[in-house]
Amino acid sequence: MSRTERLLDILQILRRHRRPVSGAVLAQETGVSLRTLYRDIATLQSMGAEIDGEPGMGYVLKPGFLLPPLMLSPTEIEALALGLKWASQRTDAPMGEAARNAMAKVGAVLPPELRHRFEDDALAVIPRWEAAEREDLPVIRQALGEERKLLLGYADQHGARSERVVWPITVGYMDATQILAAWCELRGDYRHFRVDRIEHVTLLPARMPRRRRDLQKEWRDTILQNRPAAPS
Amino acid sequence: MSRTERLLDILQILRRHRRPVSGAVLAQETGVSLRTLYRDIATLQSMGAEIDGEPGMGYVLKPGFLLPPLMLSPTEIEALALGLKWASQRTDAPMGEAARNAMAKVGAVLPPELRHRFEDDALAVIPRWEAAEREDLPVIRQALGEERKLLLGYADQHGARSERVVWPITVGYMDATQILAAWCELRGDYRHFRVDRIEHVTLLPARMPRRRRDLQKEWRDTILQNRPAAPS
DNA sequence: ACCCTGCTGACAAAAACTGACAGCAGACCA
DNA sequence: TGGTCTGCTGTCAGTTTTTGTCAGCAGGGT
Repeated sequence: MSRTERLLDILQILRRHRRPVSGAVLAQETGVSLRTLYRDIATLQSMGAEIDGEPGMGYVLKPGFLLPPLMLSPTEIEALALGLKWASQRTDAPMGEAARNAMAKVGAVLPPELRHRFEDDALAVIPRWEAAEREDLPVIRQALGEERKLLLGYADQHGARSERVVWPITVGYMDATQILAAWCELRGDYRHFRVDRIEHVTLLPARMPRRRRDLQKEWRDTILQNRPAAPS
Repeated sequence: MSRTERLLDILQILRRHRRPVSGAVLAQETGVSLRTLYRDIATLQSMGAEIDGEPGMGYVLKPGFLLPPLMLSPTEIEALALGLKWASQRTDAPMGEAARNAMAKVGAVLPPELRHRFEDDALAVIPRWEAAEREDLPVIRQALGEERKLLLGYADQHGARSERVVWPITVGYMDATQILAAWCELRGDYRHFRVDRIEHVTLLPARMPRRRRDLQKEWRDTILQNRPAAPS
């Protein structure tokens, strides 16, 4: 048995007992002397294990697990970061707190170039309405960025085709469906367009008469008010 | 410098170079002999580091990071699990794949009692429209489960109060706002209600005249069609 | 063939770990 | 107060592991 295995054994023994365990019992179960056991405890504590021990009482391990060394690819680290960011933004306070703690622990051991990647805002959990991915999306994104109108060729559920001049607000997801939320000049109201039903898209030279940020705010408000509103 | 630190150093040196690095350079930079360097490489490889080395060429590290031992609480592990599950269900295939790989790696090193917790289905990522958390949500959930109508006391954005009899469809999130999507008898249409503006909620004995699943499908369709529709 | 490099085994020297022993200290109880 | 149970630390000889030196094999490129 290597020392590393023995350290993990000690943690497992502590985890198994609900009451304090004396050093003597731990030493006997791991087959080492008491002096070595004390050294092992000190090593585990220096590795971050929260083990409490007081004279006449024995050792108690705060619940936890020592995750051994793992080799992770950059993308796996990004997935970890993204997932933890998502979890930390839940309104479920204990879980969110735990996610933030886990993020801090992982972040503390990363080298600078990976830590930068870990904390990169571009990795922030995108709001519910997330970036879609489609071939003409560069054009849509350009319009979003430059706050210019778009001419859409659109086919609705029944195959009815129409042309719309719209002011794009955001592109995102609902479930697995990608949609464009926009102000539609034809309808004089906010509308959602499934990206996969957009047949073609043309960037128009005309700029949107209102800031996209303001439109987005109003759009969100109207969604939450259950009723579309005309732009003021 | 402990051996563990030296192993991590080697990885960082390899990560810093874009071309192969010879064993001699690594040995010199870490201050050990070439023979020891070879042993260290063998150790890192046995720990999962993907280091390629060929005669006359030098060593190349495939991108990755050796996450050193971390002490995580059970809740932190759950947060990790939840976040990775969320990431693995994204439609972004490379990220999802990475999340699944990371999950497999973490799961492989967990002891049985924690692995069970890690893989617990109750930790499954709830779909986009997730369970909200509010005191009267048990009543709302009961109505959802039993497909019964709800009487809502609601205050809108301007503080205007109203009473609505609704057929609840789902409860979930948009951004950080929790909303109830429902068919509203008062308006004869689908409506969204911010949960935090619901002043009170009463479970009615009457059952919804249509299945919630059908309503949900139609509600989604109307959202994506950009136009509310009356129930048929 | 020569050069550069990775790789492995053997073995003595160096370093780290272990157990036995001694002594200090805290908590609890009679 | 004394006794018991327990955690803690230092010292040192014995044990184990790691390291460096040396030798030799092998692959790739010129």
